[in-house]
Amino acid sequence: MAMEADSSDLRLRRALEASGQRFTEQRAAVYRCLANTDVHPTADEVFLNVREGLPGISLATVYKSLETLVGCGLAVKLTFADESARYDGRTDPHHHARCLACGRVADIPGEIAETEIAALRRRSDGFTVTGYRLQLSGYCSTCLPEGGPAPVHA
Amino acid sequence: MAMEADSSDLRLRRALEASGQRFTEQRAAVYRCLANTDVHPTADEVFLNVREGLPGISLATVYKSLETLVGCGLAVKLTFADESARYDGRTDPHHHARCLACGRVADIPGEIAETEIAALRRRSDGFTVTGYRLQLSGYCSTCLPEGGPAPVHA
DNA sequence: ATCCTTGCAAAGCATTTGCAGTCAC
DNA sequence: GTGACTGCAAATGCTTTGCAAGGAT
Repeated sequence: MAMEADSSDLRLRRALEASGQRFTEQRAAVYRCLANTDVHPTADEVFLNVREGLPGISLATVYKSLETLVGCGLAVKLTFADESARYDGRTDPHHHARCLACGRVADIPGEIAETEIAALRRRSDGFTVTGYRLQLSGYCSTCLPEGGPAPVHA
Repeated sequence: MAMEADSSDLRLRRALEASGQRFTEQRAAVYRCLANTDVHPTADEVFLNVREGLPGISLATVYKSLETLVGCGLAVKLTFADESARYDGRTDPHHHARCLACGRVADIPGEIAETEIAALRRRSDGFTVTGYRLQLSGYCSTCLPEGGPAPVHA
């Protein structure tokens, strides 16, 4: 939604140049794929999607490109128990909510209140906190009927 | 620390019986290993540790036992990007802080304030939140000197 | 006696790697 | 022209599985 190829290509080009790496159509296609979706695809899903416009691309290249994007800060790698890694091209602060029934990952906007973070820092005796990640679990509206109650610390 | 074998064995026995499973020395050894440490070991680390007292145990059995414990609610499986799964035998509410330098995972006591969770629920349009998991990242006291600044959303 | 568990070895899967050819700069 | 990148295929490493023997209830 609402991100033309030109815009994401330019952002990618800048990020790559900043770290001495080259702009390639494979990397551009992978980044465009991430930037245009909110489904948090797996590497394989990115591969299948990108291959439609770039039939020759290999899965290994998709993996390498995703890792490059993560290195540039243009994507985040998400891991949930048992599943294969998923990638997120959004860079604004938000959390992730994973449906225990269908596995889909939804974005939840916002950050944890600064006071809360401060309290955590205070409790984290000796550990210097530089970042955090909050993963919610539960049931999406589609799956709610089937899902029963679940433990609080999923 | 401070948990005799008898105590953890009993707890395990009860949890297993409650779900119609059998108490075995392999499962007991695995659970004792988790209950007596705060290092959040990988399956392989549990295997190496348990093997000292139970030389015949196999890695596959350790994996199966860990999964059984998770199923009983006596352990939690933790996954961090790129690393193999780690297991946590603590059942009281707490968060995890992973050192970006050495990979160690420390426990941070406490929960997120209920008001904060409520705010998240409000924002999670259509999604029914049943649980959450907070992972902090940063540098432990041992590694701090080597670690530089890091992005806020690690 | 029943049928759940174990241990072994093999299989499975996601991800990574080595390398020759190709391409961006 | 040069060094980085790609595509292929093989390799890696964690985890799971099938099955016969062993063990808990």
